[in-house]
Amino acid sequence: MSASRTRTTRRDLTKAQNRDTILAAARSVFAEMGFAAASVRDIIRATPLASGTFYNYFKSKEDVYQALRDDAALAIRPRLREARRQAKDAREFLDGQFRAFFTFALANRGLHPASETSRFRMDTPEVFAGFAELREDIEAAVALGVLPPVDPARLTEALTGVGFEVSRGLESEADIDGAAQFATALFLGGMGMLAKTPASEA
Amino acid sequence: MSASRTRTTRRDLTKAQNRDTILAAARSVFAEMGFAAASVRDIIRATPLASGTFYNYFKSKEDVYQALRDDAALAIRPRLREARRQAKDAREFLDGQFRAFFTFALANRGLHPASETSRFRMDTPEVFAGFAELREDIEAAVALGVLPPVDPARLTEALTGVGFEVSRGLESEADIDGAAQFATALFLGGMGMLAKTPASEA
Amino acid sequence: MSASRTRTTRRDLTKAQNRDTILAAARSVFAEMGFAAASVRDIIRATPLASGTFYNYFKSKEDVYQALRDDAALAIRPRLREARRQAKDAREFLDGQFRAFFTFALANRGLHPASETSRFRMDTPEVFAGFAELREDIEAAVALGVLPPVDPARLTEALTGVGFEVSRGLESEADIDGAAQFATALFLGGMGMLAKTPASEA
Amino acid sequence: MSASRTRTTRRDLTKAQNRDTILAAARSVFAEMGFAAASVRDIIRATPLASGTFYNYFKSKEDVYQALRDDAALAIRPRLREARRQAKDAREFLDGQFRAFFTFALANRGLHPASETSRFRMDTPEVFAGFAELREDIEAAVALGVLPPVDPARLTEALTGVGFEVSRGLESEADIDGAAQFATALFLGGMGMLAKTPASEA
DNA sequence: TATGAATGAGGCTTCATTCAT
DNA sequence: AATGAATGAAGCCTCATTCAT
Repeated sequence: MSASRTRTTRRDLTKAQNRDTILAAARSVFAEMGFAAASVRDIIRATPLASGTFYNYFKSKEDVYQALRDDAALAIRPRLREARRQAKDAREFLDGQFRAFFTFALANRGLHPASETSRFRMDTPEVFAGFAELREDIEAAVALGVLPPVDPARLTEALTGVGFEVSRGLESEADIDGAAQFATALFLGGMGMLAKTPASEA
Repeated sequence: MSASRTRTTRRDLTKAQNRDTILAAARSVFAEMGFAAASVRDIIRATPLASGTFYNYFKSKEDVYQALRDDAALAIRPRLREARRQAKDAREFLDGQFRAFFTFALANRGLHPASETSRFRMDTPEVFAGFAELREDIEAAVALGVLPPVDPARLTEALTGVGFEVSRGLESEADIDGAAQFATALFLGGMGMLAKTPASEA
Repeated sequence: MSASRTRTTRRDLTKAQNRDTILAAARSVFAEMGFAAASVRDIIRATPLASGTFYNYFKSKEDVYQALRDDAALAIRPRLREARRQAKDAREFLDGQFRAFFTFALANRGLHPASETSRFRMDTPEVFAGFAELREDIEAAVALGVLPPVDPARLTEALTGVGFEVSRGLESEADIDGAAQFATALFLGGMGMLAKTPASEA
Repeated sequence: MSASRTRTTRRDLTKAQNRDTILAAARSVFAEMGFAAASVRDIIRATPLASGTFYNYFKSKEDVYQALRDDAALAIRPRLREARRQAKDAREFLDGQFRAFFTFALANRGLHPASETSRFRMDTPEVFAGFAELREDIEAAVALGVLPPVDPARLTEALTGVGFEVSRGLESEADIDGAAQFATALFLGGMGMLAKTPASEA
């Protein structure tokens, strides 16, 4: 039967390849129609695989999405960490973070459709750990005097918010420089001001 | 029909009342199970109305959600506008904006379940217009010298990002003061720094 | 569209009619392929109704089956009860029960396929209540002296077992008489013997 | 391959062992979730074997079930036969049959979950042959005068029905005695009565 | 023979939506 | 305008089974 030949072709894909195939399909489906509108079916259809195969690798749409986010979080974290490690002063700290984040965000456009970019986020342990890590490093930097004394929780929120929102406006790699400088200057000046007007005085 | 008498009770609800009934139900359903998981059925079930009635007022789940967002955008915009109008300097401008936004955000908690708060946003013309309005006012404020010369698009993004992200961390009204002061100081100092290192130099 | 005309036809069926349509289809599907092999799909397919309509009336295959059994139990119980009420002695009691049961069983052939007849039973509260009722009446009959003193629980089991198993061999109404006489004589003589050799002597 | 060594462990199981492994797993799965709800997957999962291996031994769930029933039928038949052979009169005949059957039934509890015990039966050639054998022996016993002249087909049905139904009520070995005496007395007396009122008179 | 990933049919169920009343 | 039963597409997922290794 002709079917047997086709089947063979698919079998040739290794397990890891199939998982990647699904992840890639999911990424593009989410990008095209958004997470909420996408269905497992849509993802499978964007794949040469059979419907049942999806369930050999993921439990649900949420599960693939999580894997995608975790992959992203796993990929960006070392870069952010590295940037923080090399920073010798506040400017380098901030500039390194934003530059790394913007570069990554631009490269990973497509996890969300334009209308939804960064408007939907699913926090997974990995993503959450990424934020926690940033916050801890901020605390350490404040303790070391690399950063002026500011509330680490709020600063993390502010950095995150600016990072995500400004990254949405990026159009090409050429924009990264300006965006990083903008955000860096904003926080550099901002932290200076915050250091002078501690919450306790308010 | 003997049933007509019972039905009268429901008929008593005016058109506007039915619309509000559905909106309220949708708000609470979205809050309880999240936008993605919620269905039109769920919304109807949270209502004394019949399924068909839903379609007299809204076209789909997205449609109600949009109406909800627009109502919110419509409600917050005058407050933000008013705060901007009364501002005599940059500090008042910023503090007014953040205070108004945080107050509103806290009061409108519940459009999303805790796990999803502000993680999903659907931009509607109304919401979009709100951002545009803010940006225009920033441009005007820069022109008038109320704000230092900064890129209005980026500043809008940064304000939005900080506004949304910090608002997520608010737990009670008591937090609003500190959060507003933090954000205000951040941007006050930040803009000062930005004014000294204009994008053109980069 | 031609579709609208067809739809109208289906709408004409009243709620009760649809329920009955489904029950009838389920009965014949279970009869043809057995409960285990039958699927909700099979039942729907044996119907002019849409798949979703099934779920307006029943929750699952088990649910329809239960309804079928309950209908049967509900239908047979009054007849058995009536037969017990009219019995003036043990022979009438037994003969009445078996005759009513065999008549009913023959008429309700088809709830199971031949290969499975009476080999699969799903006890529902109704069915269970039917057995309990029989047992209580046996206790009462023993107390009144209509039946000799025998263990009511075991007698109920034995009657049930003989009733079901013998009913499986019935081929036509003409067999009912002989089967009822056989079973009646068996228990009449059996109870006489049991009365003489109570369990306590064993 | 490095995997081959691990595999060896499984390979050590002989063909017969694998078959038994599957049968045992099937027995416990059927007991836990019932025949209808159980799937081949469930059976495999209760095994250290791979899914494909199942098909080296059985064709389907029905097939294993049949094997289980046949094993049971094969196991019980010699005991029933032996009991019949040793019987010198009707009482011994009946008592031997019931005692053997109840003992076996109690020991083999677990082919079905409590809620389904003996409520589902699948007749296989082996099981069927068992009934036929009983009937033939009854005919022979009637011919020899060991049993009074009764319709062998009906008597077989009645014995079977009482056997199965009463066995369902057994809770421990201690119950076997009483149950066997009850059933024996029932049929002893019953056959006496039947002998006096032959079907021909009816 | 044993393995277990891949397959895709098909089961179950919910859903948005229609439309006769 | 309101109702709610009917619809059937379509979602989710499991299953039996195959077959390359």
